[in-house]
Amino acid sequence: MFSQINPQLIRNLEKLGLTENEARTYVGLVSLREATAREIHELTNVPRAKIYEILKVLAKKGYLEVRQGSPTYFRAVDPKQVIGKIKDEFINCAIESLDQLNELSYELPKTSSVWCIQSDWGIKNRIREILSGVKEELIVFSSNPEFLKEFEPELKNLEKTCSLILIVNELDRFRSLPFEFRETTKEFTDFLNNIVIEGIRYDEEFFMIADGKVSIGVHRAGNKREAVVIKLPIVCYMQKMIYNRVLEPSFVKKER
Amino acid sequence: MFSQINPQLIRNLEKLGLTENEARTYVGLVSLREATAREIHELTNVPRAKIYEILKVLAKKGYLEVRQGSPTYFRAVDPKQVIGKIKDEFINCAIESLDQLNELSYELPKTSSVWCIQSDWGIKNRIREILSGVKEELIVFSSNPEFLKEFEPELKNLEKTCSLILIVNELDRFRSLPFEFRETTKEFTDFLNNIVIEGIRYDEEFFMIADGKVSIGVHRAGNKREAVVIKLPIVCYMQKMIYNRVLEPSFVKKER
DNA sequence: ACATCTGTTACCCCTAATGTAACAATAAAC
DNA sequence: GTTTATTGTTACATTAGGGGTAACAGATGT
Repeated sequence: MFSQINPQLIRNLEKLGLTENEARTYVGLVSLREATAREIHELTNVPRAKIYEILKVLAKKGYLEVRQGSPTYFRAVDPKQVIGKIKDEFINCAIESLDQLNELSYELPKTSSVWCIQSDWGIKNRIREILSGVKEELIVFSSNPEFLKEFEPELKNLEKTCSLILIVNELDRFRSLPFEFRETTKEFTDFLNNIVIEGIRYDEEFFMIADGKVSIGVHRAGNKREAVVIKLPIVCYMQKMIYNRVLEPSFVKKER
Repeated sequence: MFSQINPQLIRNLEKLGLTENEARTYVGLVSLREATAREIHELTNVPRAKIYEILKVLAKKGYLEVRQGSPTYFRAVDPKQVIGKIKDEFINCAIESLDQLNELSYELPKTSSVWCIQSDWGIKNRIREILSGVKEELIVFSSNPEFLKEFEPELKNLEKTCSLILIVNELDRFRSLPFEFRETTKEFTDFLNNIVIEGIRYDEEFFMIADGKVSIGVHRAGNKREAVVIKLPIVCYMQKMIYNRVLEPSFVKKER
């Protein structure tokens, strides 16, 4: 019978530190419960010549048990134990690393300047960091409900302690979120949607000014998302002025 | 200034999935807080030609932020965030793997037979598994207090629910443990300490029979520790007979 | 006596990671 | 404005680890 091996499982085990052949061998042995080298080889297609060395390594790591003989039989240790061990070792390693990194007398750098963030995770991470530092006033613009929704809890909290201004381009698309929004004019929306610099179109997805000191803008350039953090007070001041203009009565439609 | 980089930290970060150069670069940047490619290169000795590609990769992963310019500046993201992310991803991967392994209709194999365990961790793991299944009677022999101590909590529990017989070779060395021990004769100790098969000396460190059904013996062969699990009832019966003989009045010294 | 199977060894191949050297583009210095 | 140094890029050499194949001695079974 062809008990096909789940390739996703193999890739996961590789991420946990096993080689491909080690992963295939262990998975094969878990499937078979108890088997000879040949049986594992036939199920997993790991070259028979390689199996023996791999089985030795796995046995030495404690992932399987051995019954000597001709042929020698092998038995997989309960995955819960094996994965648990791998996890524990990894966590210890992570904790140790963090301690050592912190020993480098690291402080959150408070350099007033401009930074560009290229990863989605990094962007959201930084937004949360900024949100956690807001004291008095937060101005947020968003053209993407899904993106904004990610920060719903943080924003809900800030609503209580500071002046929170949420600006969106289309009220309808944000109905599902429990906030009071202000809508920009089509004029402004079109302006944001058609920023083209050197042939590349920039879609502004999100923008935020915290206490008039820190701003972060998230946009798509081509098909990559990118964020720019600006901590220069002057720039933030200017940005705030622009958004204030957007909020002028003649420029804004209040919720109907 | 020669802020020497902690090689242990680099190795740890490698275990967390970074390459050596990625690790050096990130650590360098954490040390410098904010730096150009050249500065990182000078601190870490990562070839300058390589730095740029590596910095791109790290930025894409969200581990650092970028300020474009000439030269371009880089800034490390807080290690707590970075390590935290790596950890989360790993844990998710571990959980997923475990689920998938369990889907292979795996059951704890209850094969009556003989297995050999080569890793310390695997040995202790298996002993715990056996201890957790004891119903009525447990016979334990140990010549190594440290090793026995590892199972103190489990044994203390079993003491209440079943007949627990602990045999040691030298009472004095086990005084620190809160159990009532029986001591074997010197005759028997000598016998255990001088088992030589094909030039290799076997030191029996630990032995255990659970409910007369499962036995596990831990010994040192050469300088490697090894354990043998035997689930054949007949063998266990014989082993039990031997240990019972060791406990006969004429053969045993009761605690003085 | 023969065929089969087990466990081992010796190779080759490929890829990822690293290291080195050289070069164009840019910025700085004179 | 010309020269010099720096930045960022590209191409190539080297290495180590993992993977695949072939062949073999020894054990097992018919």
